[in-house]
Amino acid sequence: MPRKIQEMGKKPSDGTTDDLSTQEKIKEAARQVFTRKGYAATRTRDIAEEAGINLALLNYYFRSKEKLFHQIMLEKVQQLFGHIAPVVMNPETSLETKVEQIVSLYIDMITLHPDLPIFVLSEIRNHPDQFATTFKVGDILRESDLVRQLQARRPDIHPIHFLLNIMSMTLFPFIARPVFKTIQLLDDAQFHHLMQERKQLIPLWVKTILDTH
Amino acid sequence: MPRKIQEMGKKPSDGTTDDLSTQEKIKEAARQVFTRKGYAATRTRDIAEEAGINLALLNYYFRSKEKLFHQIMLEKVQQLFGHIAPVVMNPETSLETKVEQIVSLYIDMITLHPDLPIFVLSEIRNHPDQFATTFKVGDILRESDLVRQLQARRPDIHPIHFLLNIMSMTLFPFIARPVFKTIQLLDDAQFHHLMQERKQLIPLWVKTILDTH
DNA sequence: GTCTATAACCTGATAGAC
DNA sequence: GTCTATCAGGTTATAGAC
Repeated sequence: MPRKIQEMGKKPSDGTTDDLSTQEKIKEAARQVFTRKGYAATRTRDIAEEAGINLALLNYYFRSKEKLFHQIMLEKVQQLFGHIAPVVMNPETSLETKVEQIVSLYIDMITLHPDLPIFVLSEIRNHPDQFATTFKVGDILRESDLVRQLQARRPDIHPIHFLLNIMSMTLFPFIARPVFKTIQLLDDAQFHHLMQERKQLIPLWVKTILDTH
Repeated sequence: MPRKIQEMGKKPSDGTTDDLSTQEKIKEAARQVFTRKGYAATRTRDIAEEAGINLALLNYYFRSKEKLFHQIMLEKVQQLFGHIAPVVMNPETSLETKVEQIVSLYIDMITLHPDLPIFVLSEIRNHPDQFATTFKVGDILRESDLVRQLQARRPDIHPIHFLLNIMSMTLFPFIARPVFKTIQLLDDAQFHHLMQERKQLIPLWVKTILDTH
């Protein structure tokens, strides 16, 4: 009986229970360990153990630690930035609506994956070459509907200021959270409650500073 | 001739030119390499090379990579949080003045050490145990003058929200900077100019949102 | 104090049996 | 596809000469 070769990452998933294909088990373990500890501090043995499989299998499915990381990393970048792209580009919605959607989307997403921002941001710093994007994302963003709306509303202030404010107030709390935990300023429940409040507060504040002269 | 033992980190510095004691050369190299690459990605060889000394000397002066890191880390935490403590505690200044001072101080400091925030925040996440502070910094902050002023001004909103906003809008741009560089959205000159603008803008915005009902 | 040489260990990756 | 065993290279840390 000839061995069936899996073609192009397709997995023989039964689609029923929570036990995944070996390849997907490794990927899921890699997601967890990489995002928790970063590339350099992660050992392939950690991933293998977390996946409940043997170390050799990791190199069987993915050729190297670096290649596995690259797959996870692209996925995470997409997760962090890709999801808001449709919101930013949408010509149908008002500026206020966009802000509300971005903030709400991020807070919900990152509540589920709290390590995501610090992981992506610090790994991009460590491997900036990997993201020498062929198409200039900067240009796309500059021509986005959100930026156009910001410029129309406040021609006197660079739109990046407002982009930064929205991202800052939404993402930074998650980045600073380990500090708050360490100095015993906020426990998990308090933090979660705070972030839910910010879903309403940040859009309100952004609207306010847009109108400040 | 009996060997002179250096007591407690004292160095035989001549205090004249820019060539430092070996111990200080190692520490300075460690500061640079650790903050640039993080603990896990740093090899003691990198530090030795950067310091222009032999690898063995590192272990002669500091017992291990971890002990050296710990010294640098405490120093950096102090640098990032300690400098604004006097501002936060000062009972003589108004809320507005405090905000202006914090923002200005941070932007100037981190412009000189751009890697500082992402380094400290991500390493605290990776070694949270190291900072199980004996005295609860959270309590001290809660009783600070700044927090009292925030509570007095806006009893309806948790003061942490405003602390987060100030820190966010000031620090996050530095954390996100590698991304902006990668997607070619902002070059060095533009970024620097933007941050100088924010020295005035952020206090203005914070004042505005404090008055928003 | 500073160096060379090396010990002791760890990590990513592969060979080969099943 | 999955495992055990192991290699090759790198890393921290130390021993010992000067």
